Amino acid sequence: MPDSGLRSAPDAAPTRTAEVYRAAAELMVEKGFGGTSISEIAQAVGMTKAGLYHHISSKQDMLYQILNYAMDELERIVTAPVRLIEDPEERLRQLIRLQIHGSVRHGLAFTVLFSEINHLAPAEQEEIRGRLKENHALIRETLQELANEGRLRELDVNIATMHIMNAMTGVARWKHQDFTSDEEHLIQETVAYTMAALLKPEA
Amino acid sequence: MPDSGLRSAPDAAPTRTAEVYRAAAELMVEKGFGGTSISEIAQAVGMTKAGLYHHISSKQDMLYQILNYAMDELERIVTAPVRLIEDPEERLRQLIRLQIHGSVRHGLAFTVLFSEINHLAPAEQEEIRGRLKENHALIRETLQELANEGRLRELDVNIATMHIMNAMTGVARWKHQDFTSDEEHLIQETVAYTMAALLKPEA
DNA sequence: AGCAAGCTACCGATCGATCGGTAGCCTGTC
DNA sequence: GACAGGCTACCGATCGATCGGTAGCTTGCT
Repeated sequence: MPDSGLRSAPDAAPTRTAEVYRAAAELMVEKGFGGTSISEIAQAVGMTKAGLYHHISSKQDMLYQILNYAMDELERIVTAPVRLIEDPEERLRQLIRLQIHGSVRHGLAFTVLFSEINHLAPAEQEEIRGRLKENHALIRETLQELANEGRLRELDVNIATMHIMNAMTGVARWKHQDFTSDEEHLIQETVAYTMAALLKPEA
Repeated sequence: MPDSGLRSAPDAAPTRTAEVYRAAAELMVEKGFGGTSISEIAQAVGMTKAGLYHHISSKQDMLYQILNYAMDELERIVTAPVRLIEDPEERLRQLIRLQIHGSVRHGLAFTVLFSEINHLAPAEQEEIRGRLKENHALIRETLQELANEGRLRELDVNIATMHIMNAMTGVARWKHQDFTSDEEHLIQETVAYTMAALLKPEA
């Protein structure tokens, strides 16, 4: 198995292997892990099944790689930059903005993530779940900060965190729908909707 | 193929066929349509594969039946009662309340609905999509009413509708997670979160 | 020469689906 | 009240197709 092309140098030309993962992710998003066959994936990248196995070691491991790649990208594009923002409200706004933008523009593999985790081996499941919890923690801590400053409505921080995550992955899923015309409009509406749900109305 | 036991008399004892559909729905929620085999479903109800085919005509048709049943239940438990409420705000509160309650207590087959529609034949897809649109319309019209009365924040009604739907199906999915301790608390928080996102802060 | 990236050809297992057959229950007829 | 006929609800066995995966050969680039 060659270089995965996913965890490697940031701006390298897209490897064939990366194309494979990307095609696989796209198919799995709309047909599920169990509903997507290796042959289909091979066909999608113009290859035979055996040829595909030059790039992957197993179907399950491929899902694991995709999920890890998705988490890497999420950290690189969303989590890391957003951590540098001091104001918690602005941090949250940018988090939503960047994550939706990333889901629509880059591979939306983030979406498949949640629903297909259980097809992994238990150990790998736990690893991915751990990385997800880190992601939730960033949101939860930001909400806690807002609460400490008295800017947050009275609400259950854990449930609010789930609602925020759920809204973002939901938006990513709508991509295939008809009405998702203008990305910037969609982002602005989602940010406004979420902030209104969270913050105290300005006094 | 015998009586489905799903569309039949309201308070009849649960048919064997109904058990089959229910078990199938449960399995498909956590493993996807493609990831759930007929043998698994048969085993779940203590039957052989051949025996199962006495109750269903095909795997695809079974999904179609389940989806239609889910829509029936949604209309019976949520949509119909809620239409009778005059005040749009209260109507929306009850809609969220009833749908979450129904998802947690009754079969949560509603959830599988959205993500697995594309495994149906095109004609059946369109039928289910049509029924879903009716459901969206109820929410959208309610939002429009609130807007006309000047009680709604300035927002895109279509996007807000999707956010509301997404939040409810999201909550239904969390059932398997750890933290979903108290149903009533979860409902109240979700209602409050959603209403804060939608309504103008009281003057 | 060496190695990455393919290919053809094939494996055992499992898939969804169908076959003929049967145990048990109801119902009507004489 | 016995028994033929029909019906529901399953069974074991098996179908062709497809599944994930492998062995070994070829090809082209460096």
